[in-house]
Amino acid sequence: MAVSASEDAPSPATADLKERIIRGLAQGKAMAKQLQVLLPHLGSSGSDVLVARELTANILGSFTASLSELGSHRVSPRDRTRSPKPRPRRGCYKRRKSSQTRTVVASTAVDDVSWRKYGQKQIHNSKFPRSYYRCSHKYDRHCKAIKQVQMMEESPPLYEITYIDSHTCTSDGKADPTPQQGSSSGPLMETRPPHALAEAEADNLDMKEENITVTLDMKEDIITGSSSVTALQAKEEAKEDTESDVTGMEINSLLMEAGDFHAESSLYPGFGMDFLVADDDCVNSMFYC
DNA sequence: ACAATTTGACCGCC
DNA sequence: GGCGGTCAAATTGT
Repeated sequence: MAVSASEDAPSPATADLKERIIRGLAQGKAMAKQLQVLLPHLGSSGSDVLVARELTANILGSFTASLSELGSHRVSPRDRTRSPKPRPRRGCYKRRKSSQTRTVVASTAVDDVSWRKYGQKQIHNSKFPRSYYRCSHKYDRHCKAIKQVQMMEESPPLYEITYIDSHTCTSDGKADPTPQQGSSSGPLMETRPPHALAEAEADNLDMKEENITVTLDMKEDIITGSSSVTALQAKEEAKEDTESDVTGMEINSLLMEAGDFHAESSLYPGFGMDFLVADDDCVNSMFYC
C-alpha cells in the first residue's frame, strides 16, 4: 500500500509540536526584523548594544529551541509513511498440503461463524481477488478452520467458498455450520440418491434444447458427485466442449430449480442461502434454496 | 485501547 | 521463477 505524505493527517501531538516550532521560528523572525530595523540606527551607546545583544541572544535561543524540537521529534506510527525498511525474517511455516477441504458455491459469503480475515490476494486468471479467513478462535480455542472466498460472478453474486478443516471451537453449543459431507453420517440428510435426482431433472426440464442439456450434464456432475468439479469449472468445461453460451444466470436458475427437489434449509445452520457442495470425495453432494 | 481489516512482503510448492 | 497461502506492520473502526 503506497501511502503518500499528503494523505496522512497529523496526530494531535504532532500538530502541537508543529505549532510550537512555527511559533519559535516566527518569534525568531520577528526579533531578527527588530534587529534589522535597529542596526542602521545602532549607536555606540551602551543601551543600544545591550538591546542588540539581547535580540541576538533571543533569536539564537528561539531558533535553537525550534531546531531542538525538530531533532528530538519522534515520528509516531500514524505519521510515519510506510517505508520499505528491512523486516526481520519471519519464521518458517508449512503450507497445508492435505487438509480436509470442502468447496461450496453460494450466493453469499456470509455465515454465522466468526471469521477473521487474514489476507486477500489477486489470483492468476481470476477476475476477483480471493479472500482468506481463519476462525476467530484460532488462538483461544485452537480452531484450525479456514475458509477461502473467491467471487465468481458479480451479478448475481456468486462465491466459491472453500472450507479447510472443520471448526473445533464449537464448545459453546453452536453447531458447526461448515457444510459437512452428507453421504453417510447425517441423520439430517434427506438427499435423494443421485440417479433419482437425474430422473427428476429429466422429467422437469426440456432435454431437447442443446444448451439446457449441456447445463444439466454439468449440473448432474456436480449434484451426483461423479466428479468434484465446481460450478465454475463445469461452466468452463461446458463452454469448451459445446461452444454453447451458457450464462452464469442460466446455471444459477437451473441450480435453483433442481434445488427445489430436495430443499432442506435446516441442514446447515448459518447457511440460509443457495449453495452447492463439491467435496473432494463427495458421494451425495447437495444444494438447496 | 483494543479489535478487525488492509496490504506488501515473505515463504513453500510446483 | 511464478503462483498462491500466510504473516505481520500499518491502518481503520468501534
